[in-house]
Amino acid sequence: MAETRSISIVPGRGESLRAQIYEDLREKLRGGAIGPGDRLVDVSIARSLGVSRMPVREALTQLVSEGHLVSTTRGFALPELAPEDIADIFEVRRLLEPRAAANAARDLSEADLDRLEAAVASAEAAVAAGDVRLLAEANAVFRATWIASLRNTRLAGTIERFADQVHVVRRETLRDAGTRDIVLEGMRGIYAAFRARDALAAQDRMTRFMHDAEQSYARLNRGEDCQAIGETGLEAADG
Amino acid sequence: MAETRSISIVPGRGESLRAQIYEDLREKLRGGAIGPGDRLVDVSIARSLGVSRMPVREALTQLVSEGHLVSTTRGFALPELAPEDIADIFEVRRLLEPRAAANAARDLSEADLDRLEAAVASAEAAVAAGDVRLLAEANAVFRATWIASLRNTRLAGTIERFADQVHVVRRETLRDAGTRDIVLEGMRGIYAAFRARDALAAQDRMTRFMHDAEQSYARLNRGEDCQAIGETGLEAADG
DNA sequence: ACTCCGAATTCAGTATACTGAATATGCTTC
DNA sequence: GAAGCATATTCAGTATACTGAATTCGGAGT
Repeated sequence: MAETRSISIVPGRGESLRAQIYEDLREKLRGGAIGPGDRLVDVSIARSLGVSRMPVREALTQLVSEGHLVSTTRGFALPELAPEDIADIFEVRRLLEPRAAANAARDLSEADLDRLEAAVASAEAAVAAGDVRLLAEANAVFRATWIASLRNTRLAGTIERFADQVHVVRRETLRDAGTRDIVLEGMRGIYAAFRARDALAAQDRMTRFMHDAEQSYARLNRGEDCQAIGETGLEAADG
Repeated sequence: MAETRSISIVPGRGESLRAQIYEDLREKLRGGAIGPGDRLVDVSIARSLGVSRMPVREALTQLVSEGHLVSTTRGFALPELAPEDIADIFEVRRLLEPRAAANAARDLSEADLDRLEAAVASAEAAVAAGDVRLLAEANAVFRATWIASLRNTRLAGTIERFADQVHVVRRETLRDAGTRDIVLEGMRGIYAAFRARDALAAQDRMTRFMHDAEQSYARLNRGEDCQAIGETGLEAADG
């Protein structure tokens, strides 16, 4: 687990070690390479990278301050998000992303639009094949592309931060066929608005998508909750 | 300058040194104790606090990652915000704060409302007396109070972060009498909406306030720009 | 087997030391 | 006194070492 062996981490590579390690870990988090049970230990990562603890530690603490990790007494780990946490994150995203999508309809380059088109096609293939991982990846490319096109880098960074915080949830909900349809339909609609350079349509479509995505999560989570309550009930009977 | 001598920084005080130093510096930044010309040097701060460089350095790098400082080759300093940066920050704030204010109208306790009332009174006195510093402080208390009442801590944290990033600008614009009136009028209106528990009014009033505040900045900044351009023009004639 | 307790282990936090790049300073030269 | 150059200084970044608290583990007692 957490096998962090990137040969590309070198001292003199322009960026600081800390920045390289940060990007490396961010990438792993995004890609789901760090599971909920994993423990990230600075000294282990440092050894596997051939550097000292300090730059690793600084990258980890930055990830903590951004909400991507939590510091436990036994290494760094993914934060456990309660339903209220998810709701809070979605509230911020609902406020930011529709307007950001409207901006993107203006800011996206033709090359970006082509990339988005390819991502939509990839997502369609993934849904047809029932390939969850491919859909997740296509969705990630789609998001990364339109967000990267934003001229307001602070807005872009904030959106990325909060979106990445719930990426575990996203991957989880994608196991549900209904959610997959919502995601694909959302990508299609948002792409169409982008291609048409229709800022208002992009905003409206993104608003709807955010709503649907949260509903989808809430529905699945309620189901899990009932299960969890049932199990807890049994366990409680033991104690 | 940057005399960072807080006797309260002690190792065993529950929180980590890093967290204490971070809060200490955050407070100083908010209060304007760190000027645009100052250089924060980890080893100096560490010596004055009687701790090692590491916790200081971690606090500083966290402030950098949050946009409150920039790391230069000669110490850490306040970032120089171009007009586009200010515009970007205001765009995010415009998206978040009106809705947050609406939430606050619901979440604020009676004690909070009393505190807000006192802050408004203090602001009125400050404007009457032309006391810029007092007005800035009353405004800061007002903001801190309603933001702290938010149940969505991520929303609150994000708002605080971006608002603090332009605090230098705020203090600057408060030197203008027109801006002072706008701020006071905004505080009065928003307070009234809060007290009435009128979420919609709070949202609308905050929307207007954000707009007015940005316009106020833009107006003053345009004036400075013209001056700056004029000066640059002369200098350019020399070279 | 089961609990209780203490030693060993783990790992974040902190301290100290080293390095190199960027800047500043002073000297030389004309 | 101005320009060019070498040296000194400063400071972030990184490396290594120490510390203490939390957890795990093994053995004694029942």
